[in-house]
Amino acid sequence: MPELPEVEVVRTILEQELKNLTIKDIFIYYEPIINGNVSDFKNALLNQKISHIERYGKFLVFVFSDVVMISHLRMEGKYYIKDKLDTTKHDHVVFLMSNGKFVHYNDTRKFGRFEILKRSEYLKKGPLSKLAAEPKDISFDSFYQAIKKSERAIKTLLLDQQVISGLGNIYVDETLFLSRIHPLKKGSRIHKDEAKELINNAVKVLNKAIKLGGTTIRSYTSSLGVTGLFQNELYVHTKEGETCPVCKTTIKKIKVGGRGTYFCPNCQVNTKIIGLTGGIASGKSTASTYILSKGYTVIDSDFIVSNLYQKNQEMLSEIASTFLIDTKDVTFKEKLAKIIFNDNNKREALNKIVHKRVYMMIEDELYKHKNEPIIFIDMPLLFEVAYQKKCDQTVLIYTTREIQLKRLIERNKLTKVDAKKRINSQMDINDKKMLADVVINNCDSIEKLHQQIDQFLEEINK
DNA sequence: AGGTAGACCCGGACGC
DNA sequence: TGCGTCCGGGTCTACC
Repeated sequence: MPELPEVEVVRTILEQELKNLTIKDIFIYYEPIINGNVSDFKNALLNQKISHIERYGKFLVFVFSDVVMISHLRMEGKYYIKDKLDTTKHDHVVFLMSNGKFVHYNDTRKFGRFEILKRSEYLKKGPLSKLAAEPKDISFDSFYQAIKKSERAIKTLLLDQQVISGLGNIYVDETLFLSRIHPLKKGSRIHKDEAKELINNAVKVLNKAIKLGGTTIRSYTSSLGVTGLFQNELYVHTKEGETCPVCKTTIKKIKVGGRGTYFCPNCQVNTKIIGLTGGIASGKSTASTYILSKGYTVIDSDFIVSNLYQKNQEMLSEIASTFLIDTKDVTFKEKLAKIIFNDNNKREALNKIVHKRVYMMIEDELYKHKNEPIIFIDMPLLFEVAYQKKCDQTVLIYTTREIQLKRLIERNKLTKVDAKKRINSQMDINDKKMLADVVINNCDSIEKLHQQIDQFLEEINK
Protein backbone atom coordinates (compact mmCIF):
# COMPACT_ATOMS: atom_id res chain seq x y z
CA MET A 1 0.00 0.00 0.00
CA PRO A 2 1.72 3.17 -1.09
CA GLU A 3 1.96 5.78 1.58
CA LEU A 4 3.89 9.02 1.40
CA PRO A 5 7.35 7.40 1.39
CA GLU A 6 6.50 5.03 -1.43
CA VAL A 7 4.84 7.80 -3.39
CA GLU A 8 7.99 9.87 -3.01
CA VAL A 9 10.09 7.00 -4.33
CA VAL A 10 7.73 6.61 -7.29
CA ARG A 11 7.85 10.35 -7.95
CA THR A 12 11.64 10.42 -8.00
CA ILE A 13 11.91 7.57 -10.44
CA LEU A 14 9.07 8.67 -12.69
CA GLU A 15 10.58 12.13 -12.95
CA GLN A 16 13.94 10.66 -13.80
CA GLU A 17 12.41 8.51 -16.53
CA LEU A 18 9.78 10.83 -17.97
CA LYS A 19 11.00 14.40 -17.62
CA ASN A 20 10.78 16.34 -20.89
CA LEU A 21 9.04 13.48 -22.71
CA THR A 22 5.82 14.09 -24.62
CA ILE A 23 2.67 11.97 -24.38
CA LYS A 24 1.97 10.54 -27.85
CA ASP A 25 -1.01 8.33 -27.11
CA ILE A 26 -3.25 7.30 -24.22
CA PHE A 27 -5.13 4.01 -23.78
CA ILE A 28 -7.83 3.86 -21.13
CA TYR A 29 -9.24 0.45 -20.21
CA TYR A 30 -11.26 1.38 -17.13
CA GLU A 31 -12.94 4.76 -17.43
CA PRO A 32 -14.17 5.38 -13.86
CA ILE A 33 -10.54 5.76 -12.85
CA ILE A 34 -10.60 9.17 -14.60
CA ASN A 35 -12.35 11.93 -12.68
CA GLY A 36 -14.27 14.00 -15.20
CA ASN A 37 -14.77 13.55 -18.91
CA VAL A 38 -12.52 10.90 -20.49
CA SER A 39 -12.05 12.53 -23.89
CA ASP A 40 -11.30 15.86 -22.22
CA PHE A 41 -8.67 13.99 -20.24
CA LYS A 42 -7.08 12.61 -23.41
CA ASN A 43 -7.27 15.91 -25.29
CA ALA A 44 -5.68 17.81 -22.46
CA LEU A 45 -2.65 15.50 -22.37
CA LEU A 46 -2.00 14.48 -25.98
CA ASN A 47 1.23 15.97 -27.35
CA GLN A 48 1.95 17.65 -24.03
CA LYS A 49 5.46 17.60 -22.57
CA ILE A 50 6.06 16.62 -18.93
CA SER A 51 7.92 19.51 -17.35
CA HIS A 52 8.44 17.81 -13.99
CA ILE A 53 6.58 15.77 -11.35
CA GLU A 54 5.57 17.08 -7.93
CA ARG A 55 4.16 15.40 -4.87
CA TYR A 56 1.79 16.73 -2.22
CA GLY A 57 1.06 14.28 0.57
CA LYS A 58 0.21 11.13 -1.36
CA PHE A 59 -0.78 12.94 -4.55
CA LEU A 60 1.49 12.83 -7.61
CA VAL A 61 1.26 15.86 -9.90
CA PHE A 62 2.54 15.58 -13.48
CA VAL A 63 3.14 19.16 -14.55
CA PHE A 64 2.70 20.16 -18.25
CA SER A 65 2.84 23.63 -19.77
CA ASP A 66 -0.84 24.54 -19.25
CA VAL A 67 -2.33 21.67 -17.28
CA VAL A 68 -1.41 19.23 -14.54
CA MET A 69 -2.41 15.59 -14.19
CA ILE A 70 -3.08 14.64 -10.59
CA SER A 71 -2.62 10.94 -9.87
CA HIS A 72 -3.51 9.27 -6.60
CA LEU A 73 -2.45 5.66 -6.13
CA ARG A 74 -4.84 5.04 -3.22
CA MET A 75 -4.45 1.45 -2.06
CA GLU A 76 -2.58 -0.34 -4.81
CA GLY A 77 -1.79 1.94 -7.73
CA LYS A 78 1.56 1.26 -9.42
CA TYR A 79 3.42 2.48 -12.48
CA TYR A 80 5.42 0.24 -14.80
CA ILE A 81 7.53 1.48 -17.68
CA LYS A 82 7.74 -1.05 -20.49
CA ASP A 83 9.20 -1.15 -24.00
CA LYS A 84 5.96 -2.35 -25.56
CA LEU A 85 2.25 -2.25 -24.88
CA ASP A 86 1.87 -5.19 -22.54
CA THR A 87 -1.26 -4.91 -20.45
CA THR A 88 -2.16 -7.34 -17.72
CA LYS A 89 -5.48 -7.84 -15.94
CA HIS A 90 -5.15 -4.79 -13.71
CA ASP A 91 -3.63 -2.23 -16.09
CA HIS A 92 -6.19 0.53 -16.54
CA VAL A 93 -4.35 3.38 -18.26
CA VAL A 94 -1.30 3.32 -20.55
CA PHE A 95 0.61 6.36 -21.86
CA LEU A 96 2.79 6.09 -24.95
CA MET A 97 5.74 8.44 -24.54
CA SER A 98 7.84 10.19 -27.19
CA ASN A 99 10.80 7.88 -26.53
CA GLY A 100 8.67 4.89 -27.50
CA LYS A 101 8.19 3.62 -23.93
CA PHE A 102 4.79 2.66 -22.51
CA VAL A 103 3.88 3.83 -19.03
CA HIS A 104 1.38 1.37 -17.54
CA TYR A 105 -0.82 2.36 -14.62
CA ASN A 106 -1.76 -0.80 -12.72
CA ASP A 107 -4.25 -0.88 -9.87
CA THR A 108 -5.72 -4.13 -8.57
CA ARG A 109 -8.61 -2.57 -6.68
CA LYS A 110 -9.28 0.31 -9.06
CA PHE A 111 -9.28 2.79 -6.16
CA GLY A 112 -6.74 5.13 -7.73
CA ARG A 113 -7.86 8.28 -9.55
CA PHE A 114 -6.64 10.64 -12.28
CA GLU A 115 -7.72 14.22 -12.67
CA ILE A 116 -6.78 17.09 -14.97
CA LEU A 117 -6.62 20.63 -13.65
CA LYS A 118 -5.35 23.92 -15.05
CA ARG A 119 -1.76 24.57 -14.06
CA SER A 120 -2.75 28.05 -12.89
CA GLU A 121 -5.20 26.82 -10.28
CA TYR A 122 -4.42 23.24 -9.27
CA LEU A 123 -3.31 24.29 -5.80
CA LYS A 124 -6.40 26.43 -5.26
CA LYS A 125 -9.00 24.02 -6.60
CA GLY A 126 -9.59 20.29 -6.26
CA PRO A 127 -8.05 17.83 -3.86
CA LEU A 128 -4.78 19.70 -3.27
CA SER A 129 -6.49 22.85 -2.06
CA LYS A 130 -7.66 21.18 1.13
CA LEU A 131 -4.49 19.27 1.85
CA ALA A 132 -2.60 20.14 5.02
CA ALA A 133 1.20 20.23 5.05
CA GLU A 134 3.09 17.01 5.67
CA PRO A 135 4.87 16.35 8.98
CA LYS A 136 8.26 17.76 8.02
CA ASP A 137 6.73 21.05 6.80
CA ILE A 138 3.70 21.58 9.01
CA SER A 139 3.52 24.65 11.23
CA PHE A 140 3.26 23.49 14.81
CA ASP A 141 0.64 26.09 15.71
CA SER A 142 -1.75 25.17 12.91
CA PHE A 143 -1.44 21.48 13.75
CA TYR A 144 -1.89 22.02 17.48
CA GLN A 145 -4.87 24.33 16.99
CA ALA A 146 -6.55 21.82 14.68
CA ILE A 147 -6.30 18.92 17.12
CA LYS A 148 -6.89 21.00 20.26
CA LYS A 149 -10.35 22.12 19.17
CA SER A 150 -11.45 18.62 18.18
CA GLU A 151 -13.19 15.91 20.15
CA ARG A 152 -12.23 13.31 17.54
CA ALA A 153 -9.80 10.51 18.33
CA ILE A 154 -6.17 11.47 17.70
CA LYS A 155 -5.86 8.50 15.34
CA THR A 156 -8.68 9.84 13.18
CA LEU A 157 -7.15 13.31 13.22
CA LEU A 158 -3.75 12.06 12.10
CA LEU A 159 -5.38 10.19 9.22
CA ASP A 160 -7.26 13.32 8.16
CA GLN A 161 -5.28 14.81 5.26
CA GLN A 162 -6.77 18.21 6.07
CA VAL A 163 -5.14 18.14 9.50
CA ILE A 164 -1.77 16.68 8.50
CA SER A 165 -1.00 15.03 5.19
CA GLY A 166 0.89 11.95 4.14
CA LEU A 167 0.13 9.62 7.05
CA GLY A 168 -1.78 6.41 6.40
CA ASN A 169 -3.08 3.76 8.73
CA ILE A 170 0.25 1.99 9.28
CA TYR A 171 2.26 5.14 9.88
CA VAL A 172 -0.28 6.58 12.28
CA ASP A 173 -0.19 3.45 14.45
CA GLU A 174 3.60 3.56 14.51
CA THR A 175 3.68 7.29 15.22
CA LEU A 176 1.23 6.93 18.11
CA PHE A 177 3.20 4.04 19.54
CA LEU A 178 6.47 6.01 19.47
CA SER A 179 4.68 8.97 21.04
CA ARG A 180 3.11 6.76 23.72
CA ILE A 181 -0.37 8.07 22.97
CA HIS A 182 -3.53 5.98 22.93
CA PRO A 183 -5.24 6.04 19.50
CA LEU A 184 -8.60 6.92 21.07
CA LYS A 185 -7.32 9.87 23.07
CA LYS A 186 -9.33 12.94 22.12
CA GLY A 187 -7.61 15.69 20.18
CA SER A 188 -8.64 18.23 22.82
CA ARG A 189 -6.69 16.25 25.43
CA ILE A 190 -3.43 16.19 23.54
CA HIS A 191 -0.84 18.18 25.46
CA LYS A 192 1.32 20.69 23.62
CA ASP A 193 4.40 18.57 24.22
CA GLU A 194 2.59 15.48 22.95
CA ALA A 195 1.66 17.35 19.79
CA LYS A 196 5.35 18.13 19.30
CA GLU A 197 6.28 14.49 19.85
CA LEU A 198 3.64 13.42 17.35
CA ILE A 199 5.11 15.59 14.61
CA ASN A 200 8.68 14.57 15.44
CA ASN A 201 7.81 10.90 15.45
CA ALA A 202 5.78 11.14 12.26
CA VAL A 203 8.80 12.69 10.54
CA LYS A 204 10.99 9.94 11.96
CA VAL A 205 8.64 7.17 10.81
CA LEU A 206 8.32 8.65 7.32
CA ASN A 207 12.05 9.25 6.90
CA LYS A 208 12.84 5.73 7.94
CA ALA A 209 10.28 4.41 5.49
CA ILE A 210 11.62 6.56 2.64
CA LYS A 211 15.06 5.17 3.34
CA LEU A 212 13.84 1.58 3.33
CA GLY A 213 11.59 2.15 0.29
CA GLY A 214 14.59 3.64 -1.44
CA THR A 215 16.68 0.56 -0.82
CA THR A 216 14.01 -1.80 -2.16
CA ILE A 217 13.41 0.19 -5.28
CA ARG A 218 16.93 -0.50 -6.53
CA SER A 219 16.05 -4.13 -7.02
CA TYR A 220 13.39 -3.07 -9.54
CA THR A 221 14.76 -2.19 -12.93
CA SER A 222 12.12 -0.99 -15.33
CA SER A 223 9.11 -1.39 -13.08
CA LEU A 224 8.14 0.82 -10.21
CA GLY A 225 6.07 -1.60 -8.22
CA VAL A 226 7.09 -0.53 -4.77
CA THR A 227 6.49 -2.73 -1.78
CA GLY A 228 9.10 -1.44 0.62
CA LEU A 229 10.85 -3.04 3.54
CA PHE A 230 9.14 -0.94 6.15
CA GLN A 231 6.71 -3.73 6.96
CA ASN A 232 9.66 -5.56 8.52
CA GLU A 233 10.30 -2.64 10.85
CA LEU A 234 6.84 -2.22 12.35
CA TYR A 235 6.48 -2.04 16.13
CA VAL A 236 2.74 -2.52 16.54
CA HIS A 237 0.86 -2.39 13.26
CA THR A 238 -0.44 -5.88 12.33
CA LYS A 239 1.18 -7.26 15.50
CA GLU A 240 -1.98 -8.23 17.38
CA GLY A 241 -1.21 -10.87 20.01
CA GLU A 242 2.55 -10.31 19.79
CA THR A 243 4.49 -8.60 22.55
CA CYS A 244 5.34 -4.92 22.76
CA PRO A 245 9.04 -4.37 21.97
CA VAL A 246 9.28 -1.95 24.91
CA CYS A 247 7.35 -3.56 27.76
CA LYS A 248 6.35 -7.05 26.52
CA THR A 249 2.64 -6.40 27.02
CA THR A 250 0.40 -8.09 24.44
CA ILE A 251 -0.45 -5.77 21.56
CA LYS A 252 -4.14 -5.14 21.09
CA LYS A 253 -6.25 -4.50 18.03
CA ILE A 254 -9.29 -2.24 18.08
CA LYS A 255 -11.27 -0.26 15.52
CA VAL A 256 -10.97 3.48 15.34
CA GLY A 257 -12.99 5.32 12.73
CA GLY A 258 -13.53 2.02 10.94
CA ARG A 259 -9.77 1.39 10.67
CA GLY A 260 -7.91 -1.51 12.22
CA THR A 261 -5.76 -0.03 14.95
CA TYR A 262 -2.88 -1.66 16.82
CA PHE A 263 -1.41 -0.37 20.06
CA CYS A 264 0.25 -1.36 23.32
CA PRO A 265 -2.28 -0.98 26.15
CA ASN A 266 0.49 -0.49 28.68
CA CYS A 267 2.60 2.08 26.81
CA GLN A 268 -0.36 3.91 25.32
CA VAL A 269 -2.83 4.78 28.06
CA ASN A 270 -6.03 6.69 27.52
CA THR A 271 -6.40 8.27 30.94
CA LYS A 272 -9.90 8.32 32.33
CA ILE A 273 -10.51 11.74 33.84
CA ILE A 274 -12.92 11.90 36.74
CA GLY A 275 -14.17 15.26 37.92
CA LEU A 276 -14.71 15.40 41.67
CA THR A 277 -16.90 18.15 43.01
CA GLY A 278 -19.33 19.18 45.71
CA GLY A 279 -20.84 22.24 47.24
CA ILE A 280 -18.83 24.28 49.70
CA ALA A 281 -18.43 22.34 52.98
CA SER A 282 -19.92 19.20 51.50
CA GLY A 283 -17.02 16.96 52.48
CA LYS A 284 -15.31 16.95 49.12
CA SER A 285 -11.86 17.50 50.64
CA THR A 286 -12.36 14.54 52.95
CA ALA A 287 -13.29 12.47 49.94
CA SER A 288 -10.31 13.60 47.89
CA THR A 289 -7.91 12.90 50.76
CA TYR A 290 -9.29 9.40 50.95
CA ILE A 291 -8.99 8.85 47.18
CA LEU A 292 -5.40 10.11 47.35
CA SER A 293 -4.67 7.61 50.12
CA LYS A 294 -5.87 4.84 47.82
CA GLY A 295 -3.01 5.68 45.45
CA TYR A 296 -4.78 7.78 42.85
CA THR A 297 -3.54 11.06 41.53
CA VAL A 298 -5.91 13.85 42.52
CA ILE A 299 -5.30 17.16 40.83
CA ASP A 300 -6.37 19.84 43.28
CA SER A 301 -7.65 22.89 41.45
CA ASP A 302 -7.87 24.96 44.65
CA PHE A 303 -4.21 24.29 45.27
CA ILE A 304 -3.42 25.35 41.70
CA VAL A 305 -5.40 28.54 42.20
CA SER A 306 -3.64 29.48 45.44
CA ASN A 307 -0.30 28.72 43.82
CA LEU A 308 -1.15 31.07 40.99
CA TYR A 309 -2.07 33.82 43.45
CA GLN A 310 1.24 33.35 45.22
CA LYS A 311 3.57 32.98 42.29
CA ASN A 312 2.10 34.08 39.00
CA GLN A 313 3.11 37.75 38.67
CA GLU A 314 1.64 38.03 35.23
CA MET A 315 -1.77 37.00 36.52
CA LEU A 316 -1.52 39.29 39.55
CA SER A 317 -0.76 42.32 37.46
CA GLU A 318 -3.70 41.49 35.20
CA ILE A 319 -5.90 41.39 38.31
CA ALA A 320 -4.41 44.61 39.63
CA SER A 321 -5.13 46.52 36.44
CA THR A 322 -8.60 45.02 35.95
CA PHE A 323 -9.88 45.64 39.50
CA LEU A 324 -7.69 48.60 40.35
CA ILE A 325 -6.43 47.06 43.57
CA ASP A 326 -2.99 46.60 45.03
CA THR A 327 -2.11 42.91 44.89
CA LYS A 328 0.78 43.43 47.29
CA ASP A 329 -1.60 44.50 50.04
CA VAL A 330 -1.83 41.73 52.68
CA THR A 331 -5.60 42.00 52.74
CA PHE A 332 -5.84 41.99 48.95
CA LYS A 333 -7.59 38.63 48.72
CA GLU A 334 -10.27 39.64 51.17
CA LYS A 335 -10.82 42.86 49.24
CA LEU A 336 -11.02 40.97 45.98
CA ALA A 337 -13.46 38.47 47.51
CA LYS A 338 -15.71 41.31 48.60
CA ILE A 339 -15.69 42.86 45.16
CA ILE A 340 -16.65 39.69 43.36
CA PHE A 341 -19.14 38.25 45.81
CA ASN A 342 -21.33 41.26 45.28
CA ASP A 343 -20.94 41.65 41.54
CA ASN A 344 -21.51 38.88 39.02
CA ASN A 345 -19.85 40.73 36.15
CA LYS A 346 -16.71 41.27 38.18
CA ARG A 347 -16.69 37.66 39.27
CA GLU A 348 -16.81 36.57 35.66
CA ALA A 349 -14.00 38.94 34.77
CA LEU A 350 -11.84 37.43 37.51
CA ASN A 351 -12.74 33.92 36.45
CA LYS A 352 -11.63 34.65 32.92
CA ILE A 353 -8.24 35.76 34.18
CA VAL A 354 -7.73 32.84 36.54
CA HIS A 355 -9.42 29.90 34.83
CA LYS A 356 -7.46 29.77 31.60
CA ARG A 357 -4.29 29.51 33.68
CA VAL A 358 -5.80 26.85 35.92
CA TYR A 359 -6.80 24.78 32.89
CA MET A 360 -3.31 24.99 31.47
CA MET A 361 -1.81 23.84 34.74
CA ILE A 362 -4.27 20.97 34.94
CA GLU A 363 -3.21 19.94 31.45
CA ASP A 364 0.42 19.99 32.56
CA GLU A 365 -0.46 17.78 35.54
CA LEU A 366 -2.39 15.35 33.35
CA TYR A 367 0.60 15.18 31.03
CA LYS A 368 2.92 14.39 33.95
CA HIS A 369 0.67 11.49 34.91
CA LYS A 370 -0.24 10.39 31.38
CA ASN A 371 0.51 6.73 32.06
CA GLU A 372 -2.07 6.45 34.83
CA PRO A 373 -5.36 4.91 33.76
CA ILE A 374 -7.48 6.99 36.17
CA ILE A 375 -6.94 10.53 37.39
CA PHE A 376 -9.23 12.67 39.54
CA ILE A 377 -9.62 16.39 39.24
CA ASP A 378 -10.88 17.99 42.42
CA MET A 379 -12.75 21.11 41.36
CA PRO A 380 -15.31 22.87 43.57
CA LEU A 381 -16.80 24.89 40.71
CA LEU A 382 -16.69 22.07 38.17
CA PHE A 383 -20.27 22.47 36.95
CA GLU A 384 -20.24 26.26 37.25
CA VAL A 385 -17.42 26.42 34.71
CA ALA A 386 -18.82 23.48 32.68
CA TYR A 387 -15.67 21.45 33.18
CA GLN A 388 -17.67 18.22 32.99
CA LYS A 389 -17.24 18.25 29.21
CA LYS A 390 -13.53 17.73 29.77
CA CYS A 391 -14.14 14.78 32.10
CA ASP A 392 -15.15 11.22 31.33
CA GLN A 393 -17.22 11.05 34.47
CA THR A 394 -18.23 13.36 37.31
CA VAL A 395 -18.68 12.55 40.97
CA LEU A 396 -20.58 14.81 43.33
CA ILE A 397 -20.08 14.71 47.06
CA TYR A 398 -23.54 15.62 48.24
CA THR A 399 -25.02 16.99 51.43
CA THR A 400 -28.22 18.86 52.08
CA ARG A 401 -28.16 22.66 52.17
CA GLU A 402 -28.85 22.53 55.92
CA ILE A 403 -25.79 20.42 56.68
CA GLN A 404 -23.72 22.55 54.32
CA LEU A 405 -24.71 25.71 56.18
CA LYS A 406 -24.08 24.19 59.59
CA ARG A 407 -20.61 22.87 58.61
CA LEU A 408 -19.64 26.13 56.98
CA ILE A 409 -20.56 28.23 60.02
CA GLU A 410 -18.60 25.92 62.31
CA ARG A 411 -15.59 25.37 60.07
CA ASN A 412 -15.01 28.90 58.74
CA LYS A 413 -16.40 30.75 61.76
CA LEU A 414 -18.80 32.68 59.57
CA THR A 415 -22.04 34.42 60.46
CA LYS A 416 -25.16 32.77 59.14
CA VAL A 417 -25.65 35.60 56.65
CA ASP A 418 -22.12 35.35 55.27
CA ALA A 419 -22.26 31.56 55.11
CA LYS A 420 -25.51 31.73 53.16
CA LYS A 421 -23.97 34.22 50.79
CA ARG A 422 -21.07 31.86 50.15
CA ILE A 423 -23.39 28.98 49.46
CA ASN A 424 -25.60 31.08 47.20
CA SER A 425 -22.64 32.19 45.13
CA GLN A 426 -22.32 28.60 43.95
CA MET A 427 -24.73 26.61 41.86
CA ASP A 428 -27.47 25.01 43.96
CA ILE A 429 -26.28 21.62 45.16
CA ASN A 430 -29.52 20.04 43.98
CA ASP A 431 -28.85 21.32 40.45
CA LYS A 432 -25.40 19.79 40.64
CA LYS A 433 -27.00 16.54 41.61
CA MET A 434 -28.81 16.52 38.29
CA LEU A 435 -25.59 17.06 36.35
CA ALA A 436 -23.37 14.55 38.15
CA ASP A 437 -22.87 11.03 36.82
CA VAL A 438 -22.35 9.65 40.31
CA VAL A 439 -23.68 11.10 43.56
CA ILE A 440 -21.99 10.16 46.81
CA ASN A 441 -24.13 10.97 49.79
CA ASN A 442 -22.23 12.56 52.66
CA CYS A 443 -25.04 13.30 55.10
CA ASP A 444 -23.93 10.51 57.39
CA SER A 445 -20.66 9.35 58.96
CA ILE A 446 -17.17 9.39 57.48
CA GLU A 447 -17.23 5.59 57.41
CA LYS A 448 -20.28 5.65 55.17
CA LEU A 449 -18.47 8.14 52.93
CA HIS A 450 -15.41 5.89 52.64
CA GLN A 451 -17.58 2.90 51.94
CA GLN A 452 -19.29 4.58 49.01
CA ILE A 453 -15.97 5.74 47.60
CA ASP A 454 -14.57 2.21 47.86
CA GLN A 455 -17.54 0.94 45.94
CA PHE A 456 -17.12 3.59 43.28
CA LEU A 457 -13.40 2.86 42.88
CA GLU A 458 -14.15 -0.80 42.49
CA GLU A 459 -16.63 -0.06 39.73
CA ILE A 460 -14.41 2.20 37.65
CA ASN A 461 -11.60 -0.33 37.80
CA LYS A 462 -13.74 -3.05 36.31
C1' DA B 1 -23.12 25.80 9.96
C1' DG B 2 -19.76 22.90 11.10
C1' DG B 3 -18.09 18.90 12.83
C1' DT B 4 -18.34 13.98 12.69
C1' DA B 5 -19.58 9.13 11.59
C1' DG B 6 -20.38 5.95 8.22
C1' DA B 7 -21.14 4.35 3.44
C1' DC B 8 -18.91 3.68 -0.69
C1' DC B 9 -15.70 1.94 -4.23
C1' DC B 10 -13.13 -2.98 -5.40
C1' DG B 11 -10.90 -7.42 -5.43
C1' DG B 12 -7.79 -10.30 -2.77
C1' DA B 13 -7.18 -12.83 1.45
C1' DC B 14 -8.83 -15.64 4.73
C1' DG B 15 -11.99 -18.51 7.51
C1' DC B 16 -15.42 -21.93 7.58
C1' DT C 1 -15.01 -24.82 -4.45
C1' DG C 2 -17.69 -21.61 -2.70
C1' DC C 3 -19.56 -18.31 0.13
C1' DG C 4 -19.24 -14.58 3.46
C1' DT C 5 -16.59 -11.20 5.68
C1' DC C 6 -12.94 -8.06 6.28
C1' DC C 7 -9.70 -4.46 4.74
C1' DG C 8 -8.59 0.36 3.42
C1' DG C 9 -7.72 6.27 1.26
C1' DG C 10 -10.22 9.69 0.24
C1' DT C 11 -14.71 11.50 -0.91
C1' DC C 12 -19.45 11.94 -0.43
C1' DT C 13 -23.56 12.08 2.26
C1' DA C 14 -26.40 12.09 6.19
C1' DC C 15 -26.88 13.33 10.59
C1' DC C 16 -26.79 16.10 14.60
